[in-house]
Amino acid sequence: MSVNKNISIAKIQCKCTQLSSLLSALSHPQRIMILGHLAKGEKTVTELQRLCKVSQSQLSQFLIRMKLQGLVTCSRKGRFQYYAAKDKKIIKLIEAIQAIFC
Amino acid sequence: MSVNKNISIAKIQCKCTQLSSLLSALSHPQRIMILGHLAKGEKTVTELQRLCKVSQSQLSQFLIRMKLQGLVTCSRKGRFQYYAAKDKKIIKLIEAIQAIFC
DNA sequence: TTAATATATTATTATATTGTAATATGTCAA
DNA sequence: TTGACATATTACAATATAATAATATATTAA
Repeated sequence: MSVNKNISIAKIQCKCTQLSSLLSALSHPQRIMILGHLAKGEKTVTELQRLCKVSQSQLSQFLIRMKLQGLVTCSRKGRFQYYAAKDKKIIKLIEAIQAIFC
Repeated sequence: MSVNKNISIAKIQCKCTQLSSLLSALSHPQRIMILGHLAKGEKTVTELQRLCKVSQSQLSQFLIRMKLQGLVTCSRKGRFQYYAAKDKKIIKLIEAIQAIFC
């Protein structure tokens, strides 16, 4: 009983830690914008650069960070790197945020 | 036309900036947990301290930060300070996050 | 192979956030 | 008014993040 309660508290805390790093990875104006675009379909780094008006270096760093955090995936096709929202959950998240606040 | 487009891009960027500070204010395991509890109803600082296992000082700082960011409100009743989720939007946000990831 | 394009990496400085301890303030009951 | 409880503030060291410039790596076309 007390043990189960502790386990469930541990689980909740663990979830909150995961969630907070996920939200941190999204907590930047440009990264929100980037994910907003990727939620509509995959884009190359160059396309994102045009859409988001951000320096090449920073864009690359943002994308890599979001990839490490599990927000996006990428796959190279020829000389372009295509980035996309990682999965349905991520798309739902950004859409929910937009639906609530925009 | 080009003017309108620029205005709308400016609006989107502005929204993204607001959103990112809102998400930053939520981007901490304890703050997510705190808001999760507050979404179910107002609580005193002492109650939150028991629920979230966080030091008094840090809890106070977290709450004040979330208040400044517009995530929560507070009202003193006697010697207790009651905190609550600020509005429907905030409750929807935390509930959406929980629904998607928990 | 070379030039051009696309993307990633590194290094660095500036700024922000976290955690903690110590102290201060506000409110009530006795 | 004093003591006890509830909450806020301040100060500080440690760590994380942001922005920028410079350089490196990959891929393709010629």
